[in-house]
Amino acid sequence: MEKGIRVLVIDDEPPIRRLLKVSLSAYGYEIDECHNGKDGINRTAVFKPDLILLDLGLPDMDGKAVVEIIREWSKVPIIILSARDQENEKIAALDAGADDYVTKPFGMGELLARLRVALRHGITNEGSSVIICGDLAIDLIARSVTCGGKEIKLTPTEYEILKVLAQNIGRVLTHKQLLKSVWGTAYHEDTHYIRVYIGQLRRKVEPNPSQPKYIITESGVGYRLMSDK
Amino acid sequence: MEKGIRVLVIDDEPPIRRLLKVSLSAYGYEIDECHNGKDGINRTAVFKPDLILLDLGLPDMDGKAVVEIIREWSKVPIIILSARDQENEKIAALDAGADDYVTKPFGMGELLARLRVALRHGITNEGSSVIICGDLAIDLIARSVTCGGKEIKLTPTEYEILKVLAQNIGRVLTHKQLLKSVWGTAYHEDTHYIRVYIGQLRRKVEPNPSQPKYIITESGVGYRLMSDK
DNA sequence: GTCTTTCTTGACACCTTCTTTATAGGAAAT
DNA sequence: ATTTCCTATAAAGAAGGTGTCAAGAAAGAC
Repeated sequence: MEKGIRVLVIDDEPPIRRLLKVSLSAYGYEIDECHNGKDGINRTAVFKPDLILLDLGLPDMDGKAVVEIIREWSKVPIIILSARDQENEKIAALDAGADDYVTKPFGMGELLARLRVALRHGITNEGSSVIICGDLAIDLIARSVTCGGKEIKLTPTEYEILKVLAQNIGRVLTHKQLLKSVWGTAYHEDTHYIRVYIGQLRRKVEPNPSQPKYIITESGVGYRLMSDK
Repeated sequence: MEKGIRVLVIDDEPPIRRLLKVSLSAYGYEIDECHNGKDGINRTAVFKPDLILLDLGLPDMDGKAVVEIIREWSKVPIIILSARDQENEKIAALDAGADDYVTKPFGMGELLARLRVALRHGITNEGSSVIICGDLAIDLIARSVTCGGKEIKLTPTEYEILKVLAQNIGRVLTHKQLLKSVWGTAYHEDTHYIRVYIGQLRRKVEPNPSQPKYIITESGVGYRLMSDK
């Protein structure tokens, strides 16, 4: 069935992890595991899963906090697994940005169905392969960028930044979102990277780099690729 | 809170319909009702709801079939309400295209939270959630503000204020509410901040800043964004 | 190993935004 | 008319964010 879909399991109880690993693997999902919230957040940035199964009862931090931190930069679907059935817990987790809340003990069939629902939502967010923006054309499959038909050579990092901007064309991306989606690791709180690379990108892509028309600065927030209507 | 969001309730039991109508209306949702599947499908096409609450135990047709038929042409979020708790029912409904499955009896708080989750998905899939106010358009996802189609550049604080006003369009926001939602903890008892920023906003947004038509002063209380209806 | 490309880091000038102070206007009450 | 309270606008210094250059480190190609 589904193949190569990456699921990150964040749970401190080994038996649950084993159960999920066995069951999900049998359906062709690729599984990664974490035992606590901090690791889970880091793995989310590095492993870039298509979906997260998150236990609320983690040893090191509140599950709701985990959701909130991940939501600062990622829209990956998050399904909460929890033994707690209190309504206010559910409301808090869902409003923090979780996509579903399943109470333990759960039927594996239902969990799989809810997983498919969550993945369905994720898929519809993906756009087409070539993104046009004025004279710029970014081909995500060919991994090529052209400006007025002429090929532009970009380094891996430059391309990665432009790709994320293009996938969110017209929308502001915060520094955090850019850092996480390009460098992955949670260590960098430093927005200096971005400034350097945005500068390089502009020199390659903009007709007049000192007055950018494509890559726009939103001071104090982030950057965005202009959509030309 | 939320405003003008249209919810279609498809359920044959009058007490449940009444409960939902009262509860959801209290939260500002606009409700439409149907007693059976066939009407429900027709109303979906005509009323164009932002979300559907669908009971599985309808007299005229199977709930799963209703979902499948609606899914042939619409992506509107569908939340199933059902007294039946069998796993295979849930799996069938979710795989047919439903977005969530809530078992009766349900907590109204949880239902509202799941409703917000479903609406969140709807919004992000459409690509924008724009609040319109006369010539003004505030796009909360793109984080952009346009006036008569022209982009307006706002600083983070200015945008934050306009966002809160827009999210409560038509309603008066007190100085305290504004201070708290923009500067966080109400350490500042000083309403002077707001005056300065409202002034700047008006200069950027109003055709005639000295006689504002969008951002209205409610002397002694606060400010509000005019809703033009 | 050497060469080349790319990544990381620091320094510094410059620009935007925030905060604060100052001043004036208007409406209601006395 | 005067006082008082609330509001509107300008402007300037402080704080913090941004653009650029450049040099050394790391990684990859040959």
